[in-house]
Amino acid sequence: MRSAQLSDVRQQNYSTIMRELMRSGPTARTDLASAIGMSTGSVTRLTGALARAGLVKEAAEPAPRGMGRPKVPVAIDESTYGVIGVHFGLHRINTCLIDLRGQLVAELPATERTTNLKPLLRGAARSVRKMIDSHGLTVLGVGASTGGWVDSSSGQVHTQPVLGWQEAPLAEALHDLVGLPVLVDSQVRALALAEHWFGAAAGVDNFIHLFVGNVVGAGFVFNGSPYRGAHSAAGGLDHLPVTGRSGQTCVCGSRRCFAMVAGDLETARRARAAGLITDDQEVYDVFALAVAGNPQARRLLQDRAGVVGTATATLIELLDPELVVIGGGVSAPVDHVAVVRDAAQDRLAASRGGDATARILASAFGPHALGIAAGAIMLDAVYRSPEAFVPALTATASDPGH
Amino acid sequence: MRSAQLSDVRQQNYSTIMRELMRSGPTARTDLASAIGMSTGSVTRLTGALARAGLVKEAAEPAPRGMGRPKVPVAIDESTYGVIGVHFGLHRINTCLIDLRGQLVAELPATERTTNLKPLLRGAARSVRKMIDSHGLTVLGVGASTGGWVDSSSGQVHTQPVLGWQEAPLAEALHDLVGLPVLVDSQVRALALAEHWFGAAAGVDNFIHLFVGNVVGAGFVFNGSPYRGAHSAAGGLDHLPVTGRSGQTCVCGSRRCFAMVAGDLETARRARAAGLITDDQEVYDVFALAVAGNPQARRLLQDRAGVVGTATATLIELLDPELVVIGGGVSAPVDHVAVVRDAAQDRLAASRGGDATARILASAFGPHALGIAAGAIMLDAVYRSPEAFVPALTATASDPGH
DNA sequence: CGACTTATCTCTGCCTTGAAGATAAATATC
DNA sequence: GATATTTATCTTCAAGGCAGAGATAAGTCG
Repeated sequence: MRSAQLSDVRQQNYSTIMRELMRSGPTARTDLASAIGMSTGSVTRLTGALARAGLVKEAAEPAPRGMGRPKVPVAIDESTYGVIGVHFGLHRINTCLIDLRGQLVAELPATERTTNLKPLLRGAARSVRKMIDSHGLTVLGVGASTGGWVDSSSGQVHTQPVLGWQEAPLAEALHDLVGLPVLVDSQVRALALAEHWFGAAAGVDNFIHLFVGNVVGAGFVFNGSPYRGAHSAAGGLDHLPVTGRSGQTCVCGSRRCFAMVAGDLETARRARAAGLITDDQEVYDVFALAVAGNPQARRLLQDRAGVVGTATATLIELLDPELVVIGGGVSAPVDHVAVVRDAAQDRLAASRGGDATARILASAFGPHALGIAAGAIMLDAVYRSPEAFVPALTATASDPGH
Repeated sequence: MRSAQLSDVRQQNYSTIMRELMRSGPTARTDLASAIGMSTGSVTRLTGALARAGLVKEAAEPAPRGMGRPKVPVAIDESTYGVIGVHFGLHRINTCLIDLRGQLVAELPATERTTNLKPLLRGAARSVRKMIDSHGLTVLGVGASTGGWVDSSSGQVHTQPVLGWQEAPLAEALHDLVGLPVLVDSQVRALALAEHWFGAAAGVDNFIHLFVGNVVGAGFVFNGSPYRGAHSAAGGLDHLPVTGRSGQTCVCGSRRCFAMVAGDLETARRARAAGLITDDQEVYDVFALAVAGNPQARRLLQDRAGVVGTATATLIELLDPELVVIGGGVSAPVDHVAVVRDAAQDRLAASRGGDATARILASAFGPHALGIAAGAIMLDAVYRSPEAFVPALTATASDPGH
C-alpha cells in the first residue's frame, strides 16, 4: 500500500491519453477530453508534452466537415520509439522489433542447438543489439518470454521444463547484456497482453487467453490488468479435470487432466494409433494432413476442439470473462474455434440458459508471433507508465514549449 | 477510462490511511507515514480531517518507552459510524449493525414465510429503520446480499433460484425504503469481503473464498479488489468437474459436477442411503450426528471434504491465490478443513512438487454471520472511498481546525 | 467580405503534496 | 532540580497539478 502523489496523477493521465489513442485511433483534443473526462486545457498541455517527447503526433486531418475550426486529430506516433521482444522456445529464439502500435518492424529468428542459459542469452543479446537503433526507432526496452513458471516481478524463471532452466535470473542477465530495461513474463501471459493491446481482445478489460499446444495454459486480464497470482503462477490448466473423455494417466494419477487429453502429445499419440502418422512424426504433421483435407485428421482435431470447448465452458462459468481468446493448435493452422464455441455454448446452455456467456474468438496472431507477444510485455509497461520508460517525457514535461 | 484529478489523490490517501489502520491497528503518525510512504505533514493534515469527521481517534498511548516525545497512536474510531448488513435467505432475513471494525453491534434475525420481494423488502426496511441511530452510531449505508446471480454494479438481482426472484431491483427498492446508500452483492462475495476486512484473509490481497453448502460458489479477491467478472457472474463452481468420485447426474449431463458431488443435497442423499437420517431430515441432522461423534457421519463429511480438497487444488493451480478460505458446512459446525488441506496438497504435490501452493484456512465466521458479511459490502465501499460515504469528511477537509 | 461556429491555446485560481523549520513532550545527565 | 538531548507532531512555504474562463485561430455560411 503506497500513498498517492501529484506526480501519480500526471503519470496516470499520460497513460490514459496513450491508451485512449491506442484504443480509438486518431482523436481530436476536444473529443479526447470528453472521452476521458478531462478539461481541454489539460489535454492540450499533456498532448503537447507527449508530442515533444515523440510519443504522439498530429495526424493528417480528414476532410473538414461542418462549421467551425476543423479538428486536428492526435495519434500515436509510431515512428520514434519501438520495443523489442525475445521469445525463448526449444531450439528457437525469436527476436522482434515492434513499434508503439504493435506492428512488426523487424524480425530475427534464430535456431539454437543448446538449451543452456548463458549461450542462449549471448545469442539473444547479439540479436537485440543488432536491432537497436538500426531501424530508425529508439528502443525503449526489451520484453522476454518463455514457457513454464516465470515470475515477472522478480524477473526470475523459476522452472522452464522444456529448456531445463531452474531459477534463471533472465531479466537481470539480459539487462546486463543489453543495457536496456528488461521485463519478463510467461509465454501465455505475453500472448494475452498482445491480444489485449492490438489483437482480438483490443479494448477488452476482462478476458482469458487459452493456449493449447505442446503446453497448455491460460493468461488472464482482469479489470484491465494482467492477473498473475500470488506467486506469478496463475494460469495452470494442466490438471483441470475435463468431462466426456479421458486420456493417458497423468503424473497426478488422474486420466482426465486437460493437458493429457487436449495437449499436442495426446493428439499425436492418437494420430499414431489411428495410423495417420508414423512414430517419428509429430502433431505438426497431423496439422499438415488436416490442411490437405484428410478427413480423419480433421476429425481428430475437431475432437480435441470439443474438449477445449468444455474446458472453456468451465472457465467461463468460474471467471465470467467478457471474451475467451483461443490460441495454439486449435486456432491455427486449421481454425476449429467454431467447434470450441459450439461445445462451450452447449455446456453453458444446459446450466445457465445462455445468460452471461462470453464471446469466443481465435487468436489474432499466427503461431510464429511469440516474439511480437514478448514485445507486448514491454509495450504494456510503456503504456501503463510512460514517464518510467521515456526519459524525454519527463524532460519536456514542464517546458512550456511553443 | 477516466482521467485522474487532485481530489482522487486525496480520496486515495484517505483510503490508504484508513486501510492501513484497519490492517495494523493503532499506529503513530510517524509510523503511519513511513508505512505508507507519505510525508509526516500530510499524515497530520489527513488524520486531522479524519478525526474531525469521526473516522479516527487518538488511542490511549501505551507506556512511553525510550527517549523523545512519546508516540500518540491513531486508531479507527468505531464509536461514531456503523453500517448495516441485510442477508436474504430462504425464510430467514438477517439484519446486522456492525461498526467500522466489523464488530457486531446489534442483530435482528427475522423469519419470513413469503419469498415475495415486496413484503420481504418492507420487513427488511422496518428492521433497518429500527436499527438506525438507535445504538449511538450514525449509519453510513446498507449492504444487502443474497444467493444467486447478483449484479453489484446495477444493484439488480438477475436470478435468485432459492427465493424465485428474477431481475429484482434490490438496491434501488431498498434505497427508496430506507433513504440510505444501498449496495448489493452475492452472498459468496460478501463473505469474501468480510474475510478480507476482518476475517481469516485480513490483509491478504489475492485469495479465494470457497463456499460449500446448499449452494456452492467462490468469491475472488484479486490484487486487493473483489473480482466479479464481466457480468458479475464470476465464482460459479456448480459444474466444475471433479476427479475421484461421481454423484447424481446433473442437469448438464455430467456426473462429476462439483455441486452434485459436494453439495449439501448429495451429502444428505448419501446419509439417507446409509440409513443415517430419515427421509424428512436434512444435512443439518448429519452435522448434528457428526458433532455427537457418530463415526459414519464423520466419515461422510470427511469424504466430502476430500472432494472439496481436490477442487481447491484445481483452483489453486488455475488462479494461484495466496490463501483459500473454506466456508460453509465443511468448516462448521465440524471443522474438516484439515482434510481439505491434505487432499489439496496431495494433488498439488504430485504435479507441482509443493511449489507455489496456497494456505488453506477455515472461515473466521460461523454459519450465522451472513448478515455481518452483507455489512462488509458497505464497509468495503466506505474504506475504498471515504469521502463518498462520509459527508462530514468533505465538510471538514479544508478546515484548518485546531 | 463579415458574421458565426467550433477547436485550440493561454492564464488564473484552487488544491494537494513534500520538505524544512518550529514546537512539544518525554528521557538522560550533571 | 535544571539543562541538554531526542523524538514526535504541528506549521509554513514552495512546487506542481487540474479545472474553468477567456482569448485566439481557422474554418464555413450568407
